[in-house]
Amino acid sequence: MLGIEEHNHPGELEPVQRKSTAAIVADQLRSAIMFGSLPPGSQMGEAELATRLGVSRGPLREAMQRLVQEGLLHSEPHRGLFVATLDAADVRDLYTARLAVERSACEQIVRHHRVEAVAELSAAQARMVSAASKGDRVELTDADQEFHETLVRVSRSPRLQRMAQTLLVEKRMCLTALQDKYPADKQALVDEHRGLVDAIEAGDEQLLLARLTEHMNDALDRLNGSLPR
Amino acid sequence: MLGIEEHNHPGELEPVQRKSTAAIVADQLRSAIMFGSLPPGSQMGEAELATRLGVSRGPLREAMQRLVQEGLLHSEPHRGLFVATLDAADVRDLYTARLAVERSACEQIVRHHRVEAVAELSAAQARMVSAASKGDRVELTDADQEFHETLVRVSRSPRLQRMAQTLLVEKRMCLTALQDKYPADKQALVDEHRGLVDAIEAGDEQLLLARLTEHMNDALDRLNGSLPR
DNA sequence: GCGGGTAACATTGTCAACAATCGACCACCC
DNA sequence: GGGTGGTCGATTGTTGACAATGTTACCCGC
Repeated sequence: MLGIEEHNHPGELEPVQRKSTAAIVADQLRSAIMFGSLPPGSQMGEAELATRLGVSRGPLREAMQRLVQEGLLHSEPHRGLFVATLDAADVRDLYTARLAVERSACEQIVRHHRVEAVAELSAAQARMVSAASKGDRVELTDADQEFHETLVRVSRSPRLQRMAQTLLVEKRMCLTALQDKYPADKQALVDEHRGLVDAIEAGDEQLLLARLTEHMNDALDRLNGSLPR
Repeated sequence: MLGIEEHNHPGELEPVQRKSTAAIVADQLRSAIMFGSLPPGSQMGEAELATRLGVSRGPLREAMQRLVQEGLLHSEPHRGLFVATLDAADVRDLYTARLAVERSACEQIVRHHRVEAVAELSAAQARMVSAASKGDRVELTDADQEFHETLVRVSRSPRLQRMAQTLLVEKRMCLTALQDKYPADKQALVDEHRGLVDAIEAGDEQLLLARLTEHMNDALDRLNGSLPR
């Protein structure tokens, strides 16, 4: 769900994936921030959080340092840690950064992983169609997120993947905060993703990059329409 | 030096930048990794490191979690933390990621911050010229790094900046590991950077992106020439 | 009302001890 | 003899309590 787990064939036995508690706690906090359980700007009392998560302060602090590094929390020494707040400038920045990463991922895909990408992305896109037809907004957002996670994953670039994960969490956080006002022309959203898959399948790099840029601009406009300024 | 500090005009008084000890320790470790004091693959005994840095294990562990998140360390639970090792695939990946980030930074610069960028980048480029004429390889590498830090900084994108910082540390780590074998056609290196500044000054986005891509490819070739495979 | 001082509060940093896990080494049994 | 299983030492992971430090809010004199 969070993009780190691999897609394993069942039955294959691989080295069991063991995470440190700090990593688990970090994942939990990321989810909580993503889905708004920890609203932007809110302070994280570490004593309270520690008891609520059932761990002691040590691992919790380690986890929070990770999120600080990711930019999801910001620390004011001797005052506390706060969930990052996104203003309009941040949202713009977020989308230029996303464009930078996903554009590069697209190039890698078209050049080296086309067939695999089409297969996996089509599946994700199908989920979007199904969610849109059901009118389930949350599932549509999930599928959207999964689509972009997949896009970066099949580029087979660990660094792009790492960078994208943070950006997608921020994007989701943003969407969660605005989910009421988010108008969401569902059909347009689905179509845009379909267009991306088609361009990959056609192997047309220029078209793909143009559509991706367009997609990001549209998404940014949709968000900005909901923002105060 | 490490890219987070702002370039403040002297006399401007801003909120003092106070760092938590974890942040300081993280910076120290980053430098140590960058310059090879902690060679790739080496294990970090936390007891020893803690005493050597004069802090207790708590903040040290927090700092190391940050570096894990950055990908500079990788953790094997109950076994220890190890400095990441870069193979040929990693170096390739590193440069595609750098290209993604710096390309985007260049676009922002040409569109919004041209004059400022030319001023700051020219200064950095001048340092490269001076270092090259002196034949000082370390200073040349420093100036090179500063150039690219500046490039991303003047793009005024916090996220691009954050992503670039990690990538530049890895690049520097890579250069340090190979510094003996690195042939380094100094003149070509200097010329390429000059070409970037010129393209920015001319406002020619196409030319700039082409030159940046070329620059990355050249750098990658220089590195790959030194690598076993 | 305003500035300075003070005291309570919260958070951070530190420490020492305990539990869990791993790698190595060695005795043991088939 | 080769493999099995167990013990030992070392290191990591975790915990709770304590000290240090900065911040906030309040009170007082002017």
